Amino acid sequence: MKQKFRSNCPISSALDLIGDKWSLLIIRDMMFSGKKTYSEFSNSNEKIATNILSNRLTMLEELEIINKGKLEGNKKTNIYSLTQKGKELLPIILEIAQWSDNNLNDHLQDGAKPFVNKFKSNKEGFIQNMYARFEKQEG
Amino acid sequence: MKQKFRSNCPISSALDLIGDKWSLLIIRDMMFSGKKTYSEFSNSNEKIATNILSNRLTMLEELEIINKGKLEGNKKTNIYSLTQKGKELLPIILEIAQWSDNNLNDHLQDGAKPFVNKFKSNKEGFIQNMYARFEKQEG
DNA sequence: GTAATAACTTTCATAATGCAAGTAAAAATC
DNA sequence: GATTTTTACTTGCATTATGAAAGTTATTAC
Repeated sequence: MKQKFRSNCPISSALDLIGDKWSLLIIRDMMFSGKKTYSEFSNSNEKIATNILSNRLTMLEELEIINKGKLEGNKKTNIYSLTQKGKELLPIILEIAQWSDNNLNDHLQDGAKPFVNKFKSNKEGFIQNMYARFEKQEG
Repeated sequence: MKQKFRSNCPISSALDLIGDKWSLLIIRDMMFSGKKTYSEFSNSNEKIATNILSNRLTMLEELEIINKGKLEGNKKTNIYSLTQKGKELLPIILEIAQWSDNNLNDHLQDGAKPFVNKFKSNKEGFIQNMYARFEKQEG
């Protein structure tokens, strides 16, 4: 696992790992759309290129942000799941969404509002709910 | 103007704007180190290249995340400051720092802990304090 | 007047991304 | 059992972004 950290700063170190335009979108799709296979990720709204998707899945697995597994009786489809490290990206993603909701009104259509409204009034409750749901999905 | 946004998603839209390895570090330095000039940003721990710094300052200004101004009697030094839109990136940055604190223990030395400890127990209070401090700086 | 400083810009090499097409194994269909 | 489809990639190549270093211009300090 070759990790090139620019400094000892916790902010720059996180950006060294997930500071790109695609990694958090894969995590988003796992969290909120229940996506777990390569082809599901490949069909995202933002049209990620397959080589980039492949590269990011490999990196996220190396970083232990996601796991790669199989289902019994299926040797073909890879099932990706969030590790604890990956699940804990949720608060970051929610803050990003809320910032956009507050500051990108010129661009975001009303379709984006309902998502943010789900947690805006009770963020901590929403997070705990999501964590519980993550557990259920595994069990 | 080039197509800036990949989709209507608030998460991907934010990443379209600040989803790179440098933008948030400039904001970090403005928030926590009181940096406000080109040369101050240029001296960061992470050694940003001057062409990238120039590019990011221009972009952040175009996005109205920062303002560019001068001090009276000085035609040379540019003074950069955070807009409201920029200040509101604080919660994102704090969540990123906390994620690193929780999940990058192998890499982060103890030097990174004190920063996170400042807000870990009372994040909302810390944020409000910082917002108040931002106001004071503007005078 | 000369030197130093601040804020860039330019050049060029390297790395990352994007697009299209191709591949291989497994699974589904006929 | 053979053929088609699906899944998960890989490869090649053009474009774009980044990184390192040196150069430029205006301003300020000495």
